[in-house]
Amino acid sequence: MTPRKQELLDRLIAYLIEHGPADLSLRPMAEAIGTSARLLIFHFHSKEELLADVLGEMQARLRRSILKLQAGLDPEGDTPLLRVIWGWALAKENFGHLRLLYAMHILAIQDPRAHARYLKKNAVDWLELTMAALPPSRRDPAFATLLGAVFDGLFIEVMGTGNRRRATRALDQFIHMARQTPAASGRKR
Amino acid sequence: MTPRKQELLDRLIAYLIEHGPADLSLRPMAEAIGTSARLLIFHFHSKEELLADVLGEMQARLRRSILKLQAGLDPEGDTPLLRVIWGWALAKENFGHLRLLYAMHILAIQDPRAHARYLKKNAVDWLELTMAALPPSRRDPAFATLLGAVFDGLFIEVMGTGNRRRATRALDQFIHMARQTPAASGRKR
DNA sequence: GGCGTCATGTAACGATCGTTTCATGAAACG
DNA sequence: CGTTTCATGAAACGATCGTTACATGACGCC
Repeated sequence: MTPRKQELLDRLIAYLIEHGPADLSLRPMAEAIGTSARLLIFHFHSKEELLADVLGEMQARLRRSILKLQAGLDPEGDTPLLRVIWGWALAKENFGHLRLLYAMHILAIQDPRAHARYLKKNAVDWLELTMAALPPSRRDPAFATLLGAVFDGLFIEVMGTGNRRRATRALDQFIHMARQTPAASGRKR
Repeated sequence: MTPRKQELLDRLIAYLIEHGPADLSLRPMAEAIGTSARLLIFHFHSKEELLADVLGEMQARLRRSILKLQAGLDPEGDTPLLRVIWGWALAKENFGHLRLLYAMHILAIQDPRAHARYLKKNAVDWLELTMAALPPSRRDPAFATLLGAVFDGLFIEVMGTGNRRRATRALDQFIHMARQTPAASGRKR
């Protein structure tokens, strides 16, 4: 990864966050970030590889952000990590980043054959990360899946409606429910 | 809506369900359903209008299916509507339909200005439908939002990973949690 | 039996797509 | 200084896009 390529990558991500993945034609992208389609192909070899690089870099950044939030979590406070991440996700400077990631994820799902490896790795990664963040009494794949789904679903709701308040209330209600229900119905299946 | 147009619409939906919204170019679509791009434009006036018609028809069908499930729900049984809809959504003959709807919804989100009216109407419709299906003690926008988000998030998880079993366990766990937590934390905010 | 409306085929338009070819400037290195 | 490597520009390639112009059947109506 040459410095020039890294710089182009940074600018590409900023552009895509602002414009969304609707128009990812090389020429408009290139012009917007002050270069040319010729250069994008030169540095990334193909459009597909370019998008893969963008996706990879964005996920790496997201992961770093999440780990930072986790590390900075007050161990005495009663604000769960899920709630902290939610606040982070709704912040202006992060919302676009996450929105683009969700959009590209859904787009990848449309072509399962082309992106099968990415989808699998991504899913496993997040499940493991979620599991690791859970207290041992709750460390159950189904519950971890539920956590992720609640987050995903509510974020998509906010993307579609913009109604942050109602989604946040829904999340708080979920957290309340989770606290009232001690463990996975008492027995492991 | 002429009969010919309706027939084309049916075939379009079947085609899109099978092929996903990845390639919605007129010519391949037209050829696959035994017509021509010329005819699609003739009947639907433009590609944009065609997609809007497809989306509208698919949503109408989904709504009819949901209402039918709701009507056929055993009032004495303890299987909640959410669980019944989940089973319906995972059935082979319905999964593709729902997957396409989710994909097109996410695509619409990318262009909020172009699809603002649709997004708003859709969100309101589903919230109202969910609220109406809820027992009065639970008829709270936040809880209805949470229900929708859990469903959306788990369905997207299944689309991405194919792991129906884990997602279904997660849903069951959610239902269990909801039953253990009587009302919206006891007080309205 | 003329006549308008619906349906359809052929062919083309201009635009844009990802990518390639060819050429050159700049800069680093021996 | 010569050579090699990196970076870039201009222009074009063939393909495909949504859409349109034009012509032609098919068919019901008066």
